[in-house]
Amino acid sequence: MHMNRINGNDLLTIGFNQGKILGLALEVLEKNYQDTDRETVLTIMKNVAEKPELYLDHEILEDLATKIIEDANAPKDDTISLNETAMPFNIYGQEHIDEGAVRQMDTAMRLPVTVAGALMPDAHQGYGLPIGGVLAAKNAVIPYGVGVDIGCRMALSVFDIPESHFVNNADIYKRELIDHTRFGAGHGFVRHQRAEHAVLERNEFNMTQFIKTLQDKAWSQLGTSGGGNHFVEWGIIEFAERDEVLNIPAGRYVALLSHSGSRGLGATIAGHYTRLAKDICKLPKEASNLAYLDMNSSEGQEYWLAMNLAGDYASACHEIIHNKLTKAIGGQLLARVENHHNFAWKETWNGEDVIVHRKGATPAGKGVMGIIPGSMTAPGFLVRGKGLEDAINSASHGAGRQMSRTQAIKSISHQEMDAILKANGVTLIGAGRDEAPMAYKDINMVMDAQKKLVDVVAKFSPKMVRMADDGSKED
DNA sequence: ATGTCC
Repeated sequence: MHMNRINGNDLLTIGFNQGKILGLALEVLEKNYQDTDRETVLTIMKNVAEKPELYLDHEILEDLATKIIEDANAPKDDTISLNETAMPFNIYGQEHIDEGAVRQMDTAMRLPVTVAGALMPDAHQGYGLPIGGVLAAKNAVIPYGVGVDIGCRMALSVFDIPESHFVNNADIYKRELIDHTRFGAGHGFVRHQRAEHAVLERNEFNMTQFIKTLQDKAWSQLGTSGGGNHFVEWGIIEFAERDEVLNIPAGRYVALLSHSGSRGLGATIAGHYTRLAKDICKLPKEASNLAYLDMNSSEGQEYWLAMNLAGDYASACHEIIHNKLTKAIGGQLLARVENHHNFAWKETWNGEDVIVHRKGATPAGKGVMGIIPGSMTAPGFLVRGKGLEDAINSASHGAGRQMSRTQAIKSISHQEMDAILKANGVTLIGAGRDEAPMAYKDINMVMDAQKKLVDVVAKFSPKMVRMADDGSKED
């Protein structure tokens, strides 16, 4: 479509600055220069950026040149200052957390809108707010405080099926798992295989032209899982004692556990509103990824609706996966539990109405159930929150990585990977060594570090795991 | 985590 193939990065290289001007320049390119060759266009755009006064009568570039001059003469003191000292925050399991994550949290605690913060024991560095970071803000929402995969969540189905049924019919469980799940970045269902769900009819899709354009892809990706650390797995869940709330007697049951988010829909929404927030809310460089939107502004309200749409879409994806597989194995459902761990909520903290951002953190209000996975061989836990205000009613969202993906691929051999799967009786479909159990922290240590935050209700042991195929080119 | 446009 774009003959000249010039993108925002090219414009940044030849002297354009991030912001509205860049957007306008890209629009001009799209409308007027699609068929002009790349070098010519780059030369023209470079000249406009350097000497806009020469283009004030140019039939195509007049408007862009005017805006560049206006922008250059606009007062430049619109940067919002951070507070000099960071507000204190609690860290759970500090011995497991890298310095970078603490430093990022410290920066977040200096935002003028910050009310409270906490760091969970699986925390590590991310964009803006660290993964495992919880931040309560006053009347503001931070797109990168939610993260790229809006509404990424866990869902668990417990079946009235004994362990022996799984052991004796493993081939059927495997076939159905492969048949009903889809993995990989960009992947979706072909038209006749597409799922239906009421979330596709939601009015929010008509809210703006931008969101409308995402609707068809959202349909094709409905019920898919994506890539990275996302999975769908069969396992055995063990209730050491009867759970009165779920009404499940002590015992071992077949269960289905899934981890995924809002796919391309959420990622595109996250990118769009982060850019918008950065345009509106100019923060010092070390905090620029924490740009926030006022909840009373139209942009803030728009993000809030779009974020909730992506969250409900992520939930619908899990619902479709679980419904298909429940039907496929003819299971009777005893309980289904699910929770977002990349999201923002309107909550009360210390008597104050706040926006709580959990970026890789499990909601753990008093009595609230959640799921904290371990790794493809280590157990995950069904938990019940204790509602600790110091932790902003939160807990970790997993074990957390102890190796980067590249480090894991370099240091873990195929033999080691096979051995640990075999030792744990786990069948793996897909995945690379970057998702190997050794790349993750010891989940038991992480659970120990958050004993004040959650009670364990049941222990889930993975038995058959499906993840995206290995994307690495390494041997 | 996403997927060929900041």
